[in-house]
Amino acid sequence: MPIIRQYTISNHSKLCYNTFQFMIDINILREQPEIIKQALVNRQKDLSLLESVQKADSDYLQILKEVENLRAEQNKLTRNFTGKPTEEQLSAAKTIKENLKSKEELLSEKQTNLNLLLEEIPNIPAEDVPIGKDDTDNQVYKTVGEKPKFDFTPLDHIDLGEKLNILDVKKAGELSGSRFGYFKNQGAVLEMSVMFYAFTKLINKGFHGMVPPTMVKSKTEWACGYTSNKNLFNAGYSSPEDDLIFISSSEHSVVPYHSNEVLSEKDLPIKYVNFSPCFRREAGTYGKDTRGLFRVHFFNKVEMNIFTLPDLKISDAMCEEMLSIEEEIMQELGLHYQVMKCCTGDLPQPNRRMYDINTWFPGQNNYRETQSCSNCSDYQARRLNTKVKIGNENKLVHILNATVITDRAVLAILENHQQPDGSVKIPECLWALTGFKEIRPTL
RNA sequence: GGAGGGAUCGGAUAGUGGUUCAUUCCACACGCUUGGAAAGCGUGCGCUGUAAAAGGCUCGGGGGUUCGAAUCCCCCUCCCUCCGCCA
Repeated sequence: MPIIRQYTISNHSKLCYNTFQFMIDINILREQPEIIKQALVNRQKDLSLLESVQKADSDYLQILKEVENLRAEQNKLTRNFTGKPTEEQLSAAKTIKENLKSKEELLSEKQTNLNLLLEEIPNIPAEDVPIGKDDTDNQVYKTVGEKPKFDFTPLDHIDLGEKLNILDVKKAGELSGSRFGYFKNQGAVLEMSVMFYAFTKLINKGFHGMVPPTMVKSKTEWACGYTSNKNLFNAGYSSPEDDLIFISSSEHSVVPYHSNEVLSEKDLPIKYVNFSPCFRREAGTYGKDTRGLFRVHFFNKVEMNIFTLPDLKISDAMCEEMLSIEEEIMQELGLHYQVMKCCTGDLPQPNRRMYDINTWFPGQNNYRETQSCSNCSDYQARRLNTKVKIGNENKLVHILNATVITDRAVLAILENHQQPDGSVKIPECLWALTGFKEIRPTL
């Protein structure tokens, strides 16, 4: 019988906060709280959070001061003992010890309280990020290509996939439940080809290849900054008795790869391209995209993660560079898309900025998200403790993540490149990998 | 799953209860020197804190014993070597 380990808040505060690393720079909170205030307002968050954090911080600092003074007294006393202390010295030392014990308990309480509030504070959005309440306020940054014209009614990927015998959602529903699917026959070959095409493209651009673990410890997941302590095992799929959480993106096991490291300035930027399955509970999306393989609990993804010097100009420029790689791929696949500049209300907790690529899906008669591209600046690096030595100083690096390709792009290829005779043309860049140039209905 | 051995500030190391509030070397930064560099010399070089100090924390993580812990005790994690199982 497995022993279910208890991961209480205090347990995590000990695991995760021992180096006193937060998500935002605590000095911003102490010296320029108006910056945090504006970030919370722009992100549609409750302002009472700021007041609670400030109160918790001043409580904490007060006790910290008392504890440090007692420790200083204790150190002063015991460092003077060269041999056996006298009775008087002993009793003085014992008094300090007792005082210290009760104060330290209080301090640990205050620290946990502060940390639980601090981890709720999101990254500060870049100045040019549009202010808005949710994804409906995202702005079109650019539009590339044109909607393909059909002189017939285009099918969506499910109908196409069934006719071509390359997708099966029904059987997946029976065996695994809703939000699962099979790629099969030429569909399976196409899926793997798309992944490998994207993966090798980035390898050729100098990225380091990674096939990372698909499960991480709860502590690792916490450090990525998407989920607070109390939610760790419920936000995604997990196996609490093993203290493991399934990754929702390779970012969750690749970005922590350099945790607790001090990198060399000359090694930056470090660029990774990862291939991994992604697992998502999709809790709270009941009723959305229930048809087909668009929103599933499991899919494959090629992702890029980049570590740069801690300079917003450098990391923001890298963000644009990642976006251009994503666009290059979509153009080679012959897909029409819009790049969206995501607004403050749509920005995930660790993000300073984010672009989404929304690709045209003729079967849905709509643009749908296929990629995103984010700069998390030093937000994740602070918890992960990933630094770079600049001169004789250790500074937190900047960390970025961006989708290269996912299974959704395969669906986009099917819907966009369908022909009047029911076949699908394969983009030329994939031919060498697929071994076929089109998919025809089997008789 | 079982048996042993390990983990010390970027790397390598010294350190078995109080001259260790962690040693030395390498790398790195700054300064001196130089026509310029190398070498040499000096200073700094884990985290926090401060205007600068002071102070506090730190020897894989957590807890305990003690006036005092890198050092002793307990629990955990990871790595290495073997045995077992296994795609």
